[in-house]
Amino acid sequence: MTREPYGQRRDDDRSAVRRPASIKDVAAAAGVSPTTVSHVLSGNRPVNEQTAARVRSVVNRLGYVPASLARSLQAGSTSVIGLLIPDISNAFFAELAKGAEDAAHDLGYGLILCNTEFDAEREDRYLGMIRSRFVDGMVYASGSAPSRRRLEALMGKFPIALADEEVDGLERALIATADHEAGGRLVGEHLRELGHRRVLMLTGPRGLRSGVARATGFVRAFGGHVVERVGDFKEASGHRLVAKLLEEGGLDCTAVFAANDLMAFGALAALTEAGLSVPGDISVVGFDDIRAASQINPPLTTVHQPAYDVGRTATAQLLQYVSRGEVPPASRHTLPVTLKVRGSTAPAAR
Amino acid sequence: MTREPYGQRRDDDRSAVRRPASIKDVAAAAGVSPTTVSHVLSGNRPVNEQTAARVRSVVNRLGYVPASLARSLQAGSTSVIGLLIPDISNAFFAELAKGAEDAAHDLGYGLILCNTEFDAEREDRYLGMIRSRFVDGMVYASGSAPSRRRLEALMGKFPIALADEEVDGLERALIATADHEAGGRLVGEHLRELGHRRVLMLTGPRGLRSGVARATGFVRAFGGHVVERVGDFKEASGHRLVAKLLEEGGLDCTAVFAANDLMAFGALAALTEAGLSVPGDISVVGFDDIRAASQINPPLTTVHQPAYDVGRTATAQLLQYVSRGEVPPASRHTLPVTLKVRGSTAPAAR
DNA sequence: TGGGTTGTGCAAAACGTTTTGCATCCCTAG
DNA sequence: CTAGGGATGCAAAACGTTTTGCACAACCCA
Repeated sequence: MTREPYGQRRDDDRSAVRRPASIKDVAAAAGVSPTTVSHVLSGNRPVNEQTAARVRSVVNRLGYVPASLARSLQAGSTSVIGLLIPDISNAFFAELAKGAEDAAHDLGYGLILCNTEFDAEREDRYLGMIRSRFVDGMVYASGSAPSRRRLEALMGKFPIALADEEVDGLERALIATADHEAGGRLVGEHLRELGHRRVLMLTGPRGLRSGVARATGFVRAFGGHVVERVGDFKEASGHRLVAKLLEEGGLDCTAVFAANDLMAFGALAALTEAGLSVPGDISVVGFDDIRAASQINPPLTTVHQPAYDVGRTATAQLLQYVSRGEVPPASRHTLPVTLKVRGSTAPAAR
Repeated sequence: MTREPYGQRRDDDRSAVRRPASIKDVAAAAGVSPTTVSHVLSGNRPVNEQTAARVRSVVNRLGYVPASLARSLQAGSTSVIGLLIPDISNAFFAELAKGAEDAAHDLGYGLILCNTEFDAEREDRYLGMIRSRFVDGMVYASGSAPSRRRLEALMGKFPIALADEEVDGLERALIATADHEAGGRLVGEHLRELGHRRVLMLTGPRGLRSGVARATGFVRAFGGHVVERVGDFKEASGHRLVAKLLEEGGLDCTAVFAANDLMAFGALAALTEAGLSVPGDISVVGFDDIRAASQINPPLTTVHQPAYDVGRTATAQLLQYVSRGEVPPASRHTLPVTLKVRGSTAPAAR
């Protein structure tokens, strides 16, 4: 009494939940070995056309789809990468994510969205995905200081690309970033030329090299007095910081430079709520140039960052590395920024 | 001559690329079996504390992290789901995505971003991820008509939840959606009360049940004459459709109802460029209430949708299903919408 | 003394692929 | 008649886990 070599079931077939067809099931039904099925489907080796046709018909009949998990395990890679960003509802990161997703899709990769809210625990968990090799690589676009340290420890061992961020003292880094320093400089020059001498600078969380670059460029080009307050890139924090200064009567500045457009919006709102006119009494400048910046009233003067390109470039670089196994030389793409002068800036009041 | 039972390398160790440590390497170094290592790490069975300590120390020394792929293969699930949306740079979907990501994170799931641009090929590829079981489930938030048909074929076999979408004739569906029909009705009533009798309705791509619901609700409540044009939910299409009608001199309407805010923005721009005043000459209404809607000039009258909650609810429902293996009864959450009356609507001109 | 229980750890199967080496058959050229 | 070789397809190993059944020792209670 012979037993079928493949596809035998251990329990009988009346089980309620049907296990999806495996390559063994196909092989058994077509009367061939799993090897042959694999070859038919992958084209890796020639198979007799008649046999192949039979296999294909069984594949269709059974609705067989190869389990990508098993395939990935065998191949040693998953064709998925992660994108770590703080806030997908920030239009800047949404645009960046779109660029990343496009680049990933072009090379047949999936993209896992790692939205962290600057939460260290959350960042850690997502960074763990690369250590457990569930993702082939990671595009890192800004996180909190602690995760930054973990990141730097990882960068030597795993494929990681930085989008719109920098890192100190690492030679072999893949970086695509807008020219933040130039952006800061442009704003500094603009405000100086308008006669401003004291500005309030709203920064993002500490520990972000991109933020440092913006501030450096700005301070250097501006030359006047700079009051600094630390926010978190959200609209609410811009509002809160400005409102607080206003209450305390300590806003003796003629301009506000926010680290991103969202905080600029918040600042703008706080100022108008306090009865101040923008740009009549005080000027406001943002950073990013998200869509709403040109639609708000008054239209916001801001630095345009090519968010889509930053995301796309960083991802493309990463994938060139992981997909072809190439180790690129330390590579940095610095994308140009431009100053969009709109209605929220004017010559200094006095 | 004895051979070590575990961890022997086939080629010598001077190979340039170091393979990450596996559970066998740990076992060999600690002088135990892989089984024991697994038990130490998972806590699935008690292990002698002394042995356990030794294993843990080796784990640290080798920097061992379990390969999630192998784990998933064995477990039969990946703890990852997909989110299929047309455009992440649309603030509505970004907000929805954020809700989905939050819900996924809460239950320890990862989220793959499937941004389709309504591109059928792209949708198909992403839908394939569920058939190959790379994702445990899918949250589907609107796609093109062809992918919709594929989706419906899939819904019986795989865990899929609909976010802000509907489906006909399917009992066992997981749905979380805003009340589109009520939204359309609110707009219809609002415009009727303002005395409008002819409105231009800019719809999204055909085949979206949510769009049909909006239109139905609107037409029924409005009662006047409705001119319909089909757009694609992008700002440019709103602009193009209105501009074209304007050129042809065929815009004999006193109001425009756009299927989403982005198209309303486009319409607004086209109207002002043509020298028309909003809402003086013509009123404009949107749908979604994305952040920019209240910031634009004039502030847009629109229907507020709880995008975050829609994403979060749909995802939570799906995960309750896939994570606990529970099969919920057909379940539909309809989330309330509200009309935000702002500055872009006024009584009909004549 | 003998049967049962508890503690401890290992072997082997299973998850579902791809890949490599080999066996068989048949044909052709020398 | 035989050596060589293409065509075809299979067996088995490998990827890295978790889980189940079992073995062995030590202990306890009757």
